[in-house]
Amino acid sequence: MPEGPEIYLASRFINVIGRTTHFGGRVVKSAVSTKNPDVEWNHEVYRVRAQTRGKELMVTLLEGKEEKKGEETVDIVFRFGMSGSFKYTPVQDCPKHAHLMFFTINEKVPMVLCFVDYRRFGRWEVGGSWGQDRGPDPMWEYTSFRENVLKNLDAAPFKKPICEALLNQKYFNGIGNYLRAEILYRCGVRPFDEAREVLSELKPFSKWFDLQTKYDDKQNHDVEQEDRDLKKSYIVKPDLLDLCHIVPKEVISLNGGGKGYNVDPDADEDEYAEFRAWLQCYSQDGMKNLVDHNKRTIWFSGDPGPLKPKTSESRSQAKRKKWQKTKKNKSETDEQNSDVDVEDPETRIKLETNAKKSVRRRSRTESKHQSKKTSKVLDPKEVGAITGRRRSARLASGDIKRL
DNA sequence: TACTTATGGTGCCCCACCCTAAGTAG
Repeated sequence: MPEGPEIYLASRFINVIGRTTHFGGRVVKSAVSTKNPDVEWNHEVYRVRAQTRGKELMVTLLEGKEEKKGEETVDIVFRFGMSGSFKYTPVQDCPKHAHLMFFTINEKVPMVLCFVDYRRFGRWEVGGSWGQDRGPDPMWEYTSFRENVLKNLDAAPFKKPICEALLNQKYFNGIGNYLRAEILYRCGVRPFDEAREVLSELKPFSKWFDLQTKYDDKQNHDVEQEDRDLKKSYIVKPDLLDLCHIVPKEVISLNGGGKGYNVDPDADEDEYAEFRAWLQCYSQDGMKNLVDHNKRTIWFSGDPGPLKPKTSESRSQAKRKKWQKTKKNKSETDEQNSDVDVEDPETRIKLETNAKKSVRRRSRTESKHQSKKTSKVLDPKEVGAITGRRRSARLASGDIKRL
Protein backbone atom coordinates (compact mmCIF):
# COMPACT_ATOMS: atom_id res chain seq x y z
CA MET A 1 0.00 0.00 0.00
CA PRO A 2 2.45 2.62 -1.08
CA GLU A 3 1.41 6.11 -0.01
CA GLY A 4 3.63 8.51 1.93
CA PRO A 5 3.71 6.50 5.18
CA GLU A 6 4.49 3.21 3.46
CA ILE A 7 7.30 4.80 1.46
CA TYR A 8 8.73 6.25 4.67
CA LEU A 9 8.50 2.87 6.41
CA ALA A 10 10.31 1.31 3.45
CA SER A 11 13.17 3.80 3.88
CA ARG A 12 13.35 3.01 7.58
CA PHE A 13 13.41 -0.70 6.77
CA ILE A 14 16.29 -0.20 4.32
CA ASN A 15 18.22 1.90 6.83
CA VAL A 16 17.85 -0.71 9.58
CA ILE A 17 19.39 -3.30 7.26
CA GLY A 18 21.93 -0.84 5.88
CA ARG A 19 23.32 -0.05 9.33
CA THR A 20 24.61 -3.58 9.89
CA THR A 21 24.96 -5.03 6.42
CA HIS A 22 27.52 -4.69 3.67
CA PHE A 23 26.65 -5.24 0.06
CA GLY A 24 28.85 -6.07 -2.90
CA GLY A 25 29.02 -6.84 -6.60
CA ARG A 26 26.70 -5.78 -9.38
CA VAL A 27 23.18 -4.41 -8.94
CA VAL A 28 21.02 -6.81 -10.90
CA LYS A 29 17.89 -5.86 -12.85
CA SER A 30 15.23 -8.39 -13.83
CA ALA A 31 14.92 -9.28 -17.50
CA VAL A 32 11.28 -8.17 -17.71
CA SER A 33 11.95 -4.71 -16.30
CA THR A 34 12.55 -3.18 -19.71
CA LYS A 35 11.28 0.33 -18.94
CA ASN A 36 13.65 0.97 -16.04
CA PRO A 37 17.36 1.75 -16.45
CA ASP A 38 20.29 -0.49 -15.54
CA VAL A 39 22.28 0.56 -12.49
CA GLU A 40 25.91 0.76 -13.56
CA TRP A 41 27.51 0.01 -10.22
CA ASN A 42 30.02 -2.68 -9.36
CA HIS A 43 32.01 -2.36 -6.14
CA GLU A 44 33.47 -5.13 -4.04
CA VAL A 45 31.91 -3.55 -0.94
CA TYR A 46 29.25 -0.87 -0.63
CA ARG A 47 26.71 0.49 1.84
CA VAL A 48 23.05 1.35 1.34
CA ARG A 49 21.10 4.30 2.80
CA ALA A 50 17.58 5.61 2.10
CA GLN A 51 15.52 8.76 2.51
CA THR A 52 12.05 9.82 1.35
CA ARG A 53 10.01 12.76 0.24
CA GLY A 54 6.29 12.13 -0.23
CA LYS A 55 5.83 9.16 -2.51
CA GLU A 56 9.47 9.09 -3.60
CA LEU A 57 12.25 7.06 -2.02
CA MET A 58 15.92 7.70 -2.69
CA VAL A 59 18.39 4.87 -2.18
CA THR A 60 22.03 5.95 -2.01
CA LEU A 61 24.81 3.44 -2.65
CA LEU A 62 28.13 4.38 -1.02
CA GLU A 63 31.38 2.71 -1.98
CA GLY A 64 33.37 0.96 0.76
CA LYS A 65 32.77 -0.33 4.28
CA GLU A 66 32.81 3.06 5.92
CA GLU A 67 32.60 6.75 5.17
CA LYS A 68 35.69 8.29 3.59
CA LYS A 69 36.54 11.43 1.67
CA GLY A 70 35.86 11.31 -2.06
CA GLU A 71 33.96 8.04 -1.93
CA GLU A 72 31.89 7.18 -4.97
CA THR A 73 28.11 7.31 -4.51
CA VAL A 74 25.02 6.97 -6.66
CA ASP A 75 21.41 7.96 -5.95
CA ILE A 76 18.49 5.90 -7.23
CA VAL A 77 15.03 7.49 -6.93
CA PHE A 78 12.14 5.03 -6.70
CA ARG A 79 8.43 5.62 -7.29
CA PHE A 80 6.46 2.61 -6.12
CA GLY A 81 3.42 2.68 -8.42
CA MET A 82 0.55 0.56 -7.12
CA SER A 83 2.44 -2.43 -5.81
CA GLY A 84 6.09 -1.58 -5.16
CA SER A 85 7.89 -2.56 -1.97
CA PHE A 86 11.31 -3.51 -0.65
CA LYS A 87 11.98 -7.01 0.64
CA TYR A 88 15.03 -8.55 2.27
CA THR A 89 15.23 -12.29 1.78
CA PRO A 90 17.71 -15.12 1.38
CA VAL A 91 18.95 -15.14 -2.22
CA GLN A 92 17.38 -18.55 -2.82
CA ASP A 93 13.94 -17.20 -1.82
CA CYS A 94 14.16 -14.07 -3.94
CA PRO A 95 10.53 -13.01 -4.72
CA LYS A 96 9.10 -13.74 -8.15
CA HIS A 97 8.53 -10.08 -8.99
CA ALA A 98 11.87 -8.71 -7.74
CA HIS A 99 13.09 -6.19 -10.33
CA LEU A 100 16.20 -4.64 -8.81
CA MET A 101 18.48 -6.59 -6.50
CA PHE A 102 21.31 -5.62 -4.15
CA PHE A 103 23.33 -8.59 -2.86
CA THR A 104 24.92 -8.82 0.57
CA ILE A 105 28.41 -10.06 1.32
CA ASN A 106 29.76 -11.74 4.46
CA GLU A 107 26.35 -13.02 5.57
CA LYS A 108 26.09 -16.66 6.68
CA VAL A 109 23.11 -17.05 4.39
CA PRO A 110 23.55 -14.91 1.25
CA MET A 111 20.82 -12.26 1.32
CA VAL A 112 19.30 -9.88 -1.21
CA LEU A 113 17.59 -6.54 -0.75
CA CYS A 114 15.18 -6.14 -3.64
CA PHE A 115 12.61 -3.82 -5.12
CA VAL A 116 9.55 -6.01 -5.65
CA ASP A 117 6.71 -4.83 -7.85
CA TYR A 118 4.29 -7.37 -9.31
CA ARG A 119 2.38 -4.88 -11.46
CA ARG A 120 5.53 -3.17 -12.76
CA PHE A 121 4.02 0.33 -12.50
CA GLY A 122 6.94 1.29 -10.27
CA ARG A 123 9.85 3.28 -11.73
CA TRP A 124 13.39 4.19 -10.77
CA GLU A 125 15.86 6.78 -12.01
CA VAL A 126 19.60 6.46 -11.60
CA GLY A 127 21.31 9.67 -10.51
CA GLY A 128 17.89 11.20 -10.19
CA SER A 129 16.72 13.81 -7.74
CA TRP A 130 13.33 14.54 -6.19
CA GLY A 131 10.60 15.05 -8.80
CA GLN A 132 10.46 18.65 -10.00
CA ASP A 133 6.68 18.61 -10.09
CA ARG A 134 6.28 17.27 -6.57
CA GLY A 135 5.72 19.42 -3.54
CA PRO A 136 7.10 19.29 0.02
CA ASP A 137 6.32 16.31 2.23
CA PRO A 138 3.39 17.02 4.57
CA MET A 139 4.87 14.74 7.25
CA TRP A 140 8.45 16.01 7.32
CA GLU A 141 8.31 19.47 5.70
CA TYR A 142 5.03 20.61 7.15
CA THR A 143 5.62 24.37 7.17
CA SER A 144 6.68 24.53 3.52
CA PHE A 145 3.93 22.05 2.56
CA ARG A 146 1.30 24.34 4.08
CA GLU A 147 2.82 27.40 2.48
CA ASN A 148 3.02 25.71 -0.94
CA VAL A 149 -0.71 24.96 -0.84
CA LEU A 150 -2.00 28.25 0.53
CA LYS A 151 0.18 30.41 -1.72
CA ASN A 152 -1.02 28.67 -4.86
CA LEU A 153 -4.78 28.56 -4.37
CA ASP A 154 -5.23 30.50 -7.64
CA ALA A 155 -3.73 27.57 -9.57
CA ALA A 156 -6.05 25.47 -11.74
CA PRO A 157 -5.91 22.25 -9.66
CA PHE A 158 -7.69 24.02 -6.80
CA LYS A 159 -10.68 24.68 -9.03
CA LYS A 160 -11.36 20.94 -8.83
CA PRO A 161 -13.13 19.04 -6.05
CA ILE A 162 -11.05 18.80 -2.89
CA CYS A 163 -10.93 14.99 -3.12
CA GLU A 164 -9.25 15.26 -6.54
CA ALA A 165 -6.90 18.09 -5.54
CA LEU A 166 -5.69 15.96 -2.65
CA LEU A 167 -4.22 13.46 -5.12
CA ASN A 168 -2.21 16.17 -6.88
CA GLN A 169 1.38 15.42 -5.87
CA LYS A 170 2.52 18.94 -6.72
CA TYR A 171 0.74 20.10 -3.59
CA PHE A 172 -0.02 16.94 -1.61
CA ASN A 173 3.08 14.81 -2.08
CA GLY A 174 2.46 11.48 -0.36
CA ILE A 175 -1.32 11.62 -0.13
CA GLY A 176 -3.05 8.74 -1.93
CA ASN A 177 -6.50 7.24 -2.17
CA TYR A 178 -6.91 5.89 1.36
CA LEU A 179 -5.34 8.96 3.00
CA ARG A 180 -7.59 11.41 1.15
CA ALA A 181 -10.67 9.50 2.34
CA GLU A 182 -9.47 9.42 5.95
CA ILE A 183 -8.42 13.09 5.97
CA LEU A 184 -11.71 14.40 4.54
CA TYR A 185 -13.73 12.15 6.82
CA ARG A 186 -11.88 13.36 9.92
CA CYS A 187 -12.48 17.03 9.19
CA GLY A 188 -16.03 16.55 7.89
CA VAL A 189 -15.37 18.17 4.50
CA ARG A 190 -17.52 17.01 1.58
CA PRO A 191 -15.31 15.35 -1.07
CA PHE A 192 -16.86 17.25 -3.99
CA ASP A 193 -16.64 20.73 -2.50
CA GLU A 194 -14.37 23.02 -4.49
CA ALA A 195 -10.80 22.78 -3.18
CA ARG A 196 -10.23 26.55 -3.38
CA GLU A 197 -13.35 27.26 -1.36
CA VAL A 198 -12.41 24.79 1.34
CA LEU A 199 -8.76 25.82 1.60
CA SER A 200 -9.18 29.60 1.36
CA GLU A 201 -10.78 29.52 4.79
CA LEU A 202 -7.51 28.28 6.30
CA LYS A 203 -4.90 30.59 7.79
CA PRO A 204 -1.23 30.44 6.73
CA PHE A 205 -0.33 29.97 10.36
CA SER A 206 -1.45 26.68 11.93
CA LYS A 207 -2.34 27.09 15.57
CA TRP A 208 -2.49 23.34 15.98
CA PHE A 209 1.02 22.82 14.60
CA ASP A 210 2.39 25.65 16.69
CA LEU A 211 0.96 24.11 19.84
CA GLN A 212 2.23 20.69 18.85
CA THR A 213 5.82 21.82 18.35
CA LYS A 214 5.69 24.03 21.44
CA TYR A 215 4.63 21.16 23.66
CA ASP A 216 7.07 18.78 22.02
CA ASP A 217 9.87 21.22 22.82
CA LYS A 218 12.11 19.88 25.57
CA GLN A 219 11.90 23.19 27.44
CA ASN A 220 8.24 22.50 28.04
CA HIS A 221 8.66 18.96 29.30
CA ASP A 222 7.26 19.92 32.70
CA VAL A 223 3.77 20.46 31.24
CA GLU A 224 1.46 17.68 32.38
CA GLN A 225 0.55 15.14 29.69
CA GLU A 226 -3.14 15.46 30.47
CA ASP A 227 -3.02 19.19 30.02
CA ARG A 228 -1.25 18.78 26.70
CA ASP A 229 -3.78 16.28 25.40
CA LEU A 230 -6.66 18.50 26.43
CA LYS A 231 -5.19 21.50 24.68
CA LYS A 232 -4.45 19.55 21.54
CA SER A 233 -7.81 17.88 21.22
CA TYR A 234 -10.27 20.50 22.49
CA ILE A 235 -8.83 23.99 22.36
CA VAL A 236 -7.17 23.82 18.97
CA LYS A 237 -8.74 21.53 16.44
CA PRO A 238 -6.51 20.52 13.50
CA ASP A 239 -7.66 21.78 10.11
CA LEU A 240 -7.55 19.91 6.80
CA LEU A 241 -3.89 20.72 6.14
CA ASP A 242 -2.93 19.75 9.69
CA LEU A 243 -4.64 16.42 9.06
CA CYS A 244 -2.44 15.89 5.98
CA HIS A 245 0.40 15.82 8.53
CA ILE A 246 -1.34 14.00 11.38
CA VAL A 247 -3.09 11.15 9.56
CA PRO A 248 -0.02 9.76 7.69
CA LYS A 249 1.99 10.01 10.90
CA GLU A 250 -0.61 7.91 12.67
CA VAL A 251 -0.05 5.19 10.07
CA ILE A 252 3.66 5.23 10.79
CA SER A 253 3.00 4.79 14.49
CA LEU A 254 0.87 1.68 13.96
CA ASN A 255 2.31 -1.63 15.10
CA GLY A 256 5.13 -0.06 17.08
CA GLY A 257 6.37 2.08 14.23
CA GLY A 258 6.03 -0.10 11.20
CA LYS A 259 7.70 -3.18 12.59
CA GLY A 260 5.56 -5.17 10.22
CA TYR A 261 7.48 -3.91 7.22
CA ASN A 262 9.89 -6.83 7.31
CA VAL A 263 10.47 -10.26 5.93
CA ASP A 264 8.24 -12.20 8.28
CA PRO A 265 4.92 -13.00 6.58
CA ASP A 266 3.15 -13.34 9.93
CA ALA A 267 4.24 -9.89 11.05
CA ASP A 268 3.03 -8.53 7.75
CA GLU A 269 -0.31 -10.14 8.50
CA ASP A 270 -0.56 -8.52 11.93
CA GLU A 271 0.38 -5.14 10.55
CA TYR A 272 -2.32 -5.32 7.94
CA ALA A 273 -4.93 -6.28 10.56
CA GLU A 274 -3.96 -3.28 12.66
CA PHE A 275 -4.07 -1.01 9.64
CA ARG A 276 -7.54 -2.28 8.74
CA ALA A 277 -8.73 -1.62 12.27
CA TRP A 278 -7.31 1.90 12.11
CA LEU A 279 -9.25 2.86 8.95
CA GLN A 280 -12.41 4.82 9.73
CA CYS A 281 -13.71 5.54 6.24
CA TYR A 282 -11.80 3.96 3.35
CA SER A 283 -13.53 0.78 2.21
CA GLN A 284 -15.49 0.58 5.47
CA ASP A 285 -19.01 -0.80 5.92
CA GLY A 286 -21.61 1.94 6.09
CA MET A 287 -19.52 4.43 4.09
CA LYS A 288 -20.52 5.61 0.62
CA ASN A 289 -18.32 5.63 -2.42
CA LEU A 290 -18.31 7.33 -5.81
CA VAL A 291 -16.07 7.22 -8.84
CA ASP A 292 -14.42 10.64 -9.25
CA HIS A 293 -13.52 12.42 -12.53
CA ASN A 294 -10.24 10.49 -12.66
CA LYS A 295 -11.98 7.14 -12.25
CA ARG A 296 -10.67 6.71 -8.71
CA THR A 297 -13.01 5.55 -5.98
CA ILE A 298 -13.57 8.09 -3.22
CA TRP A 299 -14.98 6.86 0.09
CA PHE A 300 -16.96 9.29 2.24
CA SER A 301 -19.92 9.74 4.51
CA GLY A 302 -22.95 12.02 4.04
CA ASP A 303 -23.45 14.49 1.20
CA PRO A 304 -20.84 14.26 -1.61
CA GLY A 305 -20.97 18.00 -2.40
CA PRO A 306 -21.84 20.07 -5.47
CA LEU A 307 -19.01 19.13 -7.86
CA LYS A 308 -19.76 15.43 -7.94
CA PRO A 309 -19.51 14.01 -11.49
CA LYS A 310 -22.81 14.23 -13.35
CA THR A 311 -22.67 10.61 -14.33
CA SER A 312 -21.23 9.55 -11.02
CA GLU A 313 -22.12 6.22 -9.56
CA SER A 314 -20.77 4.07 -6.79
CA ARG A 315 -18.78 0.97 -7.64
CA SER A 316 -21.73 -1.17 -6.54
CA GLN A 317 -24.16 0.80 -8.76
CA ALA A 318 -21.87 0.38 -11.73
CA LYS A 319 -21.67 -3.32 -11.02
CA ARG A 320 -25.46 -3.63 -10.65
CA LYS A 321 -26.03 -1.76 -13.92
CA LYS A 322 -23.68 -4.06 -15.74
CA TRP A 323 -25.37 -7.08 -14.21
CA GLN A 324 -28.80 -5.83 -15.32
CA LYS A 325 -27.48 -5.27 -18.83
CA THR A 326 -26.06 -8.79 -18.93
CA LYS A 327 -29.35 -10.17 -17.64
CA LYS A 328 -31.27 -8.29 -20.33
CA ASN A 329 -28.95 -9.59 -23.03
CA LYS A 330 -29.34 -13.08 -21.65
CA SER A 331 -33.13 -12.98 -21.74
CA GLU A 332 -32.94 -11.76 -25.34
CA THR A 333 -30.63 -14.66 -26.17
CA ASP A 334 -32.98 -17.07 -24.39
CA GLU A 335 -35.84 -15.70 -26.44
CA GLN A 336 -33.86 -16.29 -29.60
CA ASN A 337 -32.93 -19.76 -28.37
CA SER A 338 -36.58 -20.58 -27.83
CA ASP A 339 -36.91 -20.42 -31.58
CA VAL A 340 -34.19 -23.04 -32.01
CA ASP A 341 -35.34 -26.07 -33.88
CA VAL A 342 -34.25 -28.99 -31.66
CA GLU A 343 -35.38 -31.43 -34.26
CA ASP A 344 -32.69 -30.16 -36.60
CA PRO A 345 -29.86 -32.81 -36.39
CA GLU A 346 -27.03 -30.22 -36.58
CA THR A 347 -28.58 -28.09 -33.83
CA ARG A 348 -29.12 -31.13 -31.65
CA ILE A 349 -25.44 -32.11 -31.94
CA LYS A 350 -24.41 -28.58 -30.96
CA LEU A 351 -26.73 -28.48 -27.94
CA GLU A 352 -25.61 -31.91 -26.75
CA THR A 353 -21.93 -31.00 -27.10
CA ASN A 354 -22.46 -27.80 -25.11
CA ALA A 355 -24.30 -29.70 -22.39
CA LYS A 356 -21.48 -32.26 -22.13
CA LYS A 357 -18.88 -29.49 -21.97
CA SER A 358 -20.84 -27.80 -19.22
CA VAL A 359 -20.99 -31.02 -17.14
CA ARG A 360 -17.25 -31.61 -17.58
CA ARG A 361 -16.52 -28.01 -16.50
CA ARG A 362 -18.73 -28.35 -13.41
CA SER A 363 -17.12 -31.65 -12.48
CA ARG A 364 -13.64 -30.12 -12.79
CA THR A 365 -14.64 -27.18 -10.59
CA GLU A 366 -16.17 -29.44 -7.93
CA SER A 367 -13.12 -31.70 -7.73
CA LYS A 368 -10.94 -28.60 -7.49
CA HIS A 369 -13.02 -27.33 -4.56
CA GLN A 370 -12.93 -30.79 -2.98
CA SER A 371 -9.15 -30.93 -3.05
CA LYS A 372 -9.05 -27.42 -1.54
CA LYS A 373 -11.30 -28.51 1.34
CA THR A 374 -9.20 -31.57 2.15
CA SER A 375 -5.85 -29.77 2.15
CA LYS A 376 -6.35 -27.75 5.33
CA VAL A 377 -2.72 -27.54 6.41
CA LEU A 378 -0.31 -26.25 3.83
CA ASP A 379 3.40 -26.87 3.79
CA PRO A 380 5.58 -23.98 4.98
CA LYS A 381 6.62 -23.07 1.44
CA GLU A 382 3.03 -22.61 0.37
CA VAL A 383 2.09 -20.65 3.48
CA GLY A 384 5.07 -18.41 2.86
CA ALA A 385 3.78 -17.68 -0.59
CA ILE A 386 0.40 -16.55 0.66
CA THR A 387 0.63 -13.12 2.19
CA GLY A 388 -1.46 -10.02 2.76
CA ARG A 389 -5.20 -9.87 2.19
CA ARG A 390 -5.50 -13.28 0.59
CA ARG A 391 -3.81 -15.07 3.48
CA SER A 392 -5.71 -12.97 5.98
CA ALA A 393 -9.03 -14.00 4.46
CA ARG A 394 -8.05 -17.66 4.31
CA LEU A 395 -6.85 -17.68 7.93
CA ALA A 396 -10.03 -15.97 9.09
CA SER A 397 -12.24 -18.44 7.25
CA GLY A 398 -10.26 -21.39 8.62
CA ASP A 399 -9.37 -22.46 5.09
CA ILE A 400 -5.71 -22.61 6.16
CA LYS A 401 -4.08 -22.87 9.57
CA ARG A 402 -1.17 -20.96 11.03
CA LEU A 403 1.78 -23.36 11.30
C1' DT B 1 -13.89 -18.49 -18.18
C1' DA B 2 -14.59 -13.71 -18.36
C1' DC B 3 -14.81 -9.69 -16.07
C1' DT B 4 -13.77 -6.29 -12.38
C1' DT B 5 -10.99 -4.22 -9.07
C1' DA B 6 -6.84 -2.42 -6.73
C1' DT B 7 -2.82 2.06 -2.27
C1' DG B 8 -0.23 5.44 -9.10
C1' DG B 9 1.17 8.13 -12.81
C1' DT B 10 1.94 9.46 -17.77
C1' DG B 11 0.77 11.18 -22.22
C1' DC B 12 -2.29 13.06 -24.52
C1' DC B 13 -6.17 15.54 -24.43
C1' DC B 14 -9.75 13.31 -20.21
C1' DC B 15 -9.40 8.68 -21.12
C1' DA B 16 -6.55 4.76 -22.28
C1' DC B 17 -2.74 2.55 -20.94
C1' DC B 18 1.03 0.45 -18.37
C1' DC B 19 0.65 -4.67 -15.39
C1' DT B 20 -0.59 -8.84 -12.10
C1' DA B 21 -3.44 -11.31 -9.01
C1' DA B 22 -7.52 -12.00 -6.31
C1' DG B 23 -12.36 -12.21 -6.13
C1' DT B 24 -16.80 -12.93 -8.26
C1' DA B 25 -20.55 -13.94 -11.57
C1' DG B 26 -22.40 -16.89 -14.84
